[in-house]
Amino acid sequence: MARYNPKEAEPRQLARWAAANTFLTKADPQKPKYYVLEMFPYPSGRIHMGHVRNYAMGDLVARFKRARGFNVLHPMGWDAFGMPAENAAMERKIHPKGWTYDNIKNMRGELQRLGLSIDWTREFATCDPAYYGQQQKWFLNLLKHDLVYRRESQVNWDPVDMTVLANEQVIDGRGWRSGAVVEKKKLTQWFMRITRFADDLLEGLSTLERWPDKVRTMQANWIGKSRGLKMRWRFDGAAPEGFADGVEVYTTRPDTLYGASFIALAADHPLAHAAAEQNPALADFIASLNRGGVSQADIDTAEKQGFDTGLRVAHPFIDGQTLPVWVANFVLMDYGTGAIFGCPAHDQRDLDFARKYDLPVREVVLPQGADADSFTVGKDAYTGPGRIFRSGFLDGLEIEAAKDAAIDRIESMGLGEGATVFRLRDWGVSRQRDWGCPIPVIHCETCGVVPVPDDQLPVTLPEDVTFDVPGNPLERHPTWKHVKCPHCGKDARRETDTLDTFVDSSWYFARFTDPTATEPINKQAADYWLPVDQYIGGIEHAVLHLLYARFITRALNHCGYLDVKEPFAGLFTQGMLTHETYKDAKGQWVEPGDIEVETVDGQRVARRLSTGETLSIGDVEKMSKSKKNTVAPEDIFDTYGVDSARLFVLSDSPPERDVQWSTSGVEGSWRFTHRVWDLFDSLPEADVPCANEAVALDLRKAAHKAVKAVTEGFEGFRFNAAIAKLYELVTTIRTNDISVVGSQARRDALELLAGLIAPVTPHLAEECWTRLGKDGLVAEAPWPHFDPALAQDDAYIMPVQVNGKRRGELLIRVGATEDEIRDAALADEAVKRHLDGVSIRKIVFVPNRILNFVVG
RNA sequence: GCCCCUGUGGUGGAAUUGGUAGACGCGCUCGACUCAAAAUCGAGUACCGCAAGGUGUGUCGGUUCGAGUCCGACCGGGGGCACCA
Repeated sequence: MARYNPKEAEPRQLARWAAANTFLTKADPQKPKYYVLEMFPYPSGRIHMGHVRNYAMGDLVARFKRARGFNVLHPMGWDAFGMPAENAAMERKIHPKGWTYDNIKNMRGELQRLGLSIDWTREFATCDPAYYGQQQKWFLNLLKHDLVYRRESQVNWDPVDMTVLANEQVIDGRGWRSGAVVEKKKLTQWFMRITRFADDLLEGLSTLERWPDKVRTMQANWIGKSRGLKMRWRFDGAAPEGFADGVEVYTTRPDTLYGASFIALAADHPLAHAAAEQNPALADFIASLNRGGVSQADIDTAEKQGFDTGLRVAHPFIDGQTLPVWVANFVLMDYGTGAIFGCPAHDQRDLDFARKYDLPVREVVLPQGADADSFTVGKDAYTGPGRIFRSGFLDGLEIEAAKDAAIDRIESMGLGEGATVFRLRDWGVSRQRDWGCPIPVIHCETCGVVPVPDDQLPVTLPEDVTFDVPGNPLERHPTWKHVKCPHCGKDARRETDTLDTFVDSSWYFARFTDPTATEPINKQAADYWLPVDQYIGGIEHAVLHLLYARFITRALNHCGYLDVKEPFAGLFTQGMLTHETYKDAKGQWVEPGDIEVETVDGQRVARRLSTGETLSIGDVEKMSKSKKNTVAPEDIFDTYGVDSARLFVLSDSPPERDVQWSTSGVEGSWRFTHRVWDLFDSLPEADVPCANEAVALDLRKAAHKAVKAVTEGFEGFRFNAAIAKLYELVTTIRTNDISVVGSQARRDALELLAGLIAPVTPHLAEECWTRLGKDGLVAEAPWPHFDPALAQDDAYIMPVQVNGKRRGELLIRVGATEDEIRDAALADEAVKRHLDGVSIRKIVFVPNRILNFVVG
């Protein structure tokens, strides 16, 4: 008997899998395929516990499906472009490339140590020219299909770092890195036309049955489809130059047109600019709005501000009534038409604005039960249901009917049409950065934007760039951007913007199907493998990454690269890893590695090992470096072995929920691995006749029931519940076996157990498999199957209720009739007591479940 | 403000469709082994009660023979979106 030694066993099994090429995958149309993918990691340098959980889950699914007879694709790669590499380059005066590939090498080793059933021959990094070169190819194809375009747009510009910032990188109006006040700047940027697929991306959500509802809802909200009316308001008097048709507004409430009391324009609206040309005060007002902060806090607290342009428009339905045209800070240029009509009585923002500037408030929707003569709004706009009144031809209609009627009337007057508007905007993909995929075009003064010819791809990044000054190193590079126009041969300029790294991660799953293809996608391979059957990753990607990937898949489909439109048939969003936090007397965070927690008089007390001081125990929070509540996977692997770590992150909580890391928890998993090994290690070499057939049958039944339960649990992503069944089976084999040790029944139960634990603790499972005398690998063995007859009990306990209260229980043999069960219940002492002196009005009998006497 | 999720012992959580609430793990208590400790093994562990019995899944109400599960209102926790017309 030897204690299980993961340090010895784990490398041994890794070597066996590698030698047997167990996880190499080939397309095989004869076999059903299953594509399991976990969101690929950013090569930050080290793996963390979150990775361990993510990849342990994917590996469980991959190994389980492989055993179930599927041809499984389970690849791994690196989302390797991005800012952290540039920051490291800046700090260490090195090139991002070296830093990134060093990190990949290190993290690959750590992931391989985890024993993941990955086909490493398919590995790539998005910063490999072989990958991003293919990305450039399809990018140009999208350009040809008008799915990529350039336009001027307003961006958050950091004047110190000389770069565009995403909205979430602007904090209190300042750049998150430089602290400089962010400017609004117009810049010509590259965009992807995601809005062309807005409707399709929304519709497609309903086909994604194996996605969490939460994610589908979030995407639907993000796409934000609304139906309404685009209509033009004619000017009263002379129209400003270029606005002869009037000003176009978008509304979802055409039913409230009779309540309109003003028009409001966004500060950047062309009409606002036109009006400002004649009006210096208005020009000042617009300029002041552009200086305002852009942070969420600023927007939340900003007071409504407006400026009357002096222009007036005519109401389409009310002869002789005119409305003033204002410029207002709460109107957004990039939603709808950048102009609205204000109906203060039924929109809170309009009401706030109207009260401040003393504009009329006209109620036109009457809530049920309100009095038409006296109904008025005060500080709160009325946005609920009701009937339209004071509204001419709309009077008496419900809101929805009134919307239709108003749209019909505006359309017949030739002033507008019903319209669908999306919140979704086109995707700005330009980044003024070095460490990203170069946008493969050349700007020529004569020929304009010229795609880089196919035979000159990939456009690779120069390696002699410097990061000692802010701004885009590609822009500063002495020679890189100076090229000849491929069209006319004159001096031209290479595009120095690189692509948003979200582009890189929007098609990698397709590239994995044949990572060496000479075209972006090997269609035959993609047709076989796609869509991904099970995608696993964090909820934080619910919108951006998952929406971009769905869009790019449609775009690639549109250009003929792919047959599928949806990349991920099944999505699972796993929870995060959390840990208790600890602080010393000075309020400094303390790492868990230096802490021992004990229970003293029922109170948990944390003590710092290095100094002995007592620490305060804080909340359980997401593992993060800043709170120092992380644990290093490598340390855990060294202490408990990889299998214990994998087991714990899967066993303690449902996979979609956060799991709290604890030393005592992983020790429980560690104990389990030893208990399992002891069962196998103590098995006699030769079979011994069974001493007790009844006990042996019980053992067989327990094993087959466990196979059934674990199979269902793995299938349904209830890993924690399935693992609990494994614990039960192990306990059963350990405790009920005295008379069957060495028997075939026990050997059979252990063989089933080895198969069941293989997806969770694969190294241990192989050790056990070998100990059973099996020649091959459990990783290549078919999934344990159960005999339904054995997985079923032949007797069960049925509770007996009187008036719904449990009063007794009966041991019932399978196949007993209702009459037999009822008679047995009536003979039961405890039941009899409660039926004494009352009459039975009704008997509720649910086979295998319950017997309930209803008495009166 | 709008939308979504969630609330079960000391604790993480079980309870496929309404049918024995608390599986399994952690912690704790007691015991075995040990000079002792650790490790390991065994027993116990929702609450009240000596017991019979009673009470219990955030609160209040409803549907039902029967509710953790379904419905309504409220309270707490978490997440997403947000001057989106």
